Amino acid sequence: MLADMVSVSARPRECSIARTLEIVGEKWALLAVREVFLGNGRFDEMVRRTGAPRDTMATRLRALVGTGILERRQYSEHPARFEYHLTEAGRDLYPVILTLMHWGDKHLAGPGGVPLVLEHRCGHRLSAELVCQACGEPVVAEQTRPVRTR
Amino acid sequence: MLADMVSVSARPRECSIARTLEIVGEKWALLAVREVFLGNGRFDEMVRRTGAPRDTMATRLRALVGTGILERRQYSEHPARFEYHLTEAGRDLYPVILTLMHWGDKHLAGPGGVPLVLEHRCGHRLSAELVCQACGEPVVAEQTRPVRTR
DNA sequence: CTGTGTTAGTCCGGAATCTGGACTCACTGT
DNA sequence: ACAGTGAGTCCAGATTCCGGACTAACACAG
Repeated sequence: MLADMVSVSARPRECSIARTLEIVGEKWALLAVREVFLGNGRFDEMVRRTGAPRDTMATRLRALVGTGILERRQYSEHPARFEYHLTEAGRDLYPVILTLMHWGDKHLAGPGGVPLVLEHRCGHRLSAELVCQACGEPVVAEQTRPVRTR
Repeated sequence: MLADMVSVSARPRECSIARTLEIVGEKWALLAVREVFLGNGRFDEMVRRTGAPRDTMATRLRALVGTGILERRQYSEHPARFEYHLTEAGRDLYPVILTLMHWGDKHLAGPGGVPLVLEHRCGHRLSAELVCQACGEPVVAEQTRPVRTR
């Protein structure tokens, strides 16, 4: 009868981070998405450029289509051929991909510099930064705090 | 003898995203980091609030310490007790965590609204956005392109 | 000093997943 | 007729994951 009291605050948080990771929190899933961002929507090419086992890639792609991040479109009728495209939700993952890349560039760059440079349409080399929409200041952990709701 | 020609462009990309995911590209690892950001550095608490198997959490924490994302500090001598803290590199993961959370808030919010609201020190509810450091414009995938280096 | 808690793990065995490689099927282009 | 491509599937062995039980070392209550 005490079980409930004991388990108060004992269960995992409800959390958007956890929920998101449930869907894309796996190397091959995110690398598949990276490939599509880079313009590679074909199965074989994705396997080649990511290094994922074909089997695993097939499974991940099915899941990503299932959760509405990718869309599988036929681009050739007779030899039936397909290509994966980003949905709206998929495109929204760009910031995730970029922040991961940024972290890797900073903390894991090899001797040859960063592996991939992106250019923004403004003409500069892209270096993206997370800012508060309200005040425009860069966001750092120490300057935010959780708000109690319930 | 043709093997080399055939394999040209056939190997996985070198990529900061892939490298980063090699380290934090796993649910429990990132959720452990989330907990530390939220001020929870104790093992038991982390297990409780993430829902990870204790075993797995122990393994992840070892790895995160090994790669320099967390630091294990003793906070009590006699009953030897430890707490995990973020290193500089760990703190740099904040944007990754935030963009994941933002995506989840937008695409997976339940009926009760988003599970966790953060407040920026500017007083507003935090809604973070990725902008180009050069021009200040929000970054969208279509407005960036890879630059050929090698 | 006995019993109950707390913290930080470890140990275990079965279940689920991952992996690389071979294989398929339906074409196409030479 | 033969090699090639694209999109997978199948397989068996290796690896990881998972939940639950267990340990050790103390603190505090009664």
